[in-house]
Amino acid sequence: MAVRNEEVAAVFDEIADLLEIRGDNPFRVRAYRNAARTVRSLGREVADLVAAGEDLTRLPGIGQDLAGKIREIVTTGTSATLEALRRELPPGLGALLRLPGLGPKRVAALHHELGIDSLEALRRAAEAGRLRGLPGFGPKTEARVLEAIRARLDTGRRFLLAEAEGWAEALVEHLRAARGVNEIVVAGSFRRRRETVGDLDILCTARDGAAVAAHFVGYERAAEVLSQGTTRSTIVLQNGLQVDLRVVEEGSFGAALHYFTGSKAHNIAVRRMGQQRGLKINEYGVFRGARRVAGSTEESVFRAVGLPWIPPELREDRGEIEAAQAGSLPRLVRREDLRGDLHCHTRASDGRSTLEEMAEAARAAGLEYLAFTEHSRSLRVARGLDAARLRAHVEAIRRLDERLEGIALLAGIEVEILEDGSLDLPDDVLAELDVVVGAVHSHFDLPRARQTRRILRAMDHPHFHILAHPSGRLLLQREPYDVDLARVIRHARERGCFLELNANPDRLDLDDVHCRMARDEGVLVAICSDAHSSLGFANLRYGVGQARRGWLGPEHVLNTRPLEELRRLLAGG
DNA sequence: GCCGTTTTCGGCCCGACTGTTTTCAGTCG
Repeated sequence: MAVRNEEVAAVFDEIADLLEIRGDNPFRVRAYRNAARTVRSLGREVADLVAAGEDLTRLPGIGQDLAGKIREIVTTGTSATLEALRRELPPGLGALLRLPGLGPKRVAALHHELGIDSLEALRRAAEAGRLRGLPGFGPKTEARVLEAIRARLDTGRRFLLAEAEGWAEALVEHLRAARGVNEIVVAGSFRRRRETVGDLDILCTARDGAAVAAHFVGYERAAEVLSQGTTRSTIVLQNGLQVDLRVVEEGSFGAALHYFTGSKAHNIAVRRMGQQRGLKINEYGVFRGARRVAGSTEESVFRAVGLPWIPPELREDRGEIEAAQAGSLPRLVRREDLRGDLHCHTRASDGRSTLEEMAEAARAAGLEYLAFTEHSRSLRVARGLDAARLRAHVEAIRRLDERLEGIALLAGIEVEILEDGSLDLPDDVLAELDVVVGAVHSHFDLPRARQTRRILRAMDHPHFHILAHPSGRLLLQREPYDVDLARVIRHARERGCFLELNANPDRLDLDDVHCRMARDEGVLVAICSDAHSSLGFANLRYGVGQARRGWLGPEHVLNTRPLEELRRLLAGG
């Protein structure tokens, strides 16, 4: 059975954890973490590269040694290096690293001095007051560790972008009331529009950092203050979301914004470029010796290392720096490039608004066309439509379309892809529709080969247009079903059909890596709201963020096309 | 362990805050 990228990356991460606890060369540790990141964002199965005999050392951060280990992991499922480390150190130690306040040195001390090898053993030792005697530990560290274990508050917990956005907006509002504050920007993974965020990084410019910090930690919905300083403070909100505030003076704004936007890997790459030019880059600016030569704007920081400004969504060290150097950064799709939406629901199935309310909301959102795509008969919980109800609904859509100005209404369906890959409605009724969106809502646990075959067969149907939420995942709730998306994407190209990027913030499916794969394969992506009420079109912006992370320009997106061109594309022209 | 417009060896991003210290290590981002 083929070994997945995630499994290869997990082996490298575990090696890195254990090496770190053992006190190994930190740069060696970083090499393993970089390799894990490279494999995760590869966009192709590394097992396929190995099978094709490709040269893995061409991948960034992969040299002879790690290439050999990748081949080993793909073949055997593990690595002799990892197995040796596991014999030396208990594998449960890795989990301890992810507790706040515990790093490799302290975890090593816990293991060597107290024989601790798991969260449970750590909890018992902390409750018995045995931590505070260790070098580097005191009563505060002990208490913090205990609380984190009890609250299961490991630092790995993440939040949906949309949830974080609500809290961020409220906090920005709170900070505006602080005296002497000028700029306020939410940076970090939030600004890079990652689908989930681990914390919020808020950047302010102000003269008096201490005063802003004092105002910040006094936020009424703060549950805890972790630190408070003149330039940096940290609180934990009532929902468990951690927020870091940084305060700098205006001349440092661009450098600080660049630095706090990240990603870490992108920043390291940019700082190295600075180093090569004899520059030091930190959050206060770009320095030649003691003299600041840039830093008031992000553009000035990039310019100092010979690069054009790079959009935040691309800053993952996945080739954006090379593209910027070559002058080939993509022009990324924007919300206003979307001319239509091809997936939404009304009260006819499981939506909460009427046809008319949805059409008017879409028009108000600046859309030129909207396809109604109710669920089909097999999806009972959503009151899916059979052929007769669908025909009546199509009639209603056509009538409203004649009556309503300023937006074109299309008749469609979100048809169930059944277990065998057939579609849930007869061909003749599908033939009457403008758009057929196919979706998997059942039998999530089929083995990979069958799940893939099922979806490929559905795409072979002559009336099939768009594959909805292609992986079926629900962020932080449900894993994707096991499907070979690379094959699905190649098949979409051969069949002339399209993949959806579902903009619901619980889905954001396709993910960024597969958006980029679709782009590289020449398959257009449809950014759709899947709105279930007239408020749902606001979600399109999350889809656009994900598309930008996947390097999509307007030319890579189906629903940036004018209606006539869309109709031609749907007709296979 | 990776990598190369100073290099195949000797580098590898940089600073803030806390707790436990008595001048700084560890952690974090």
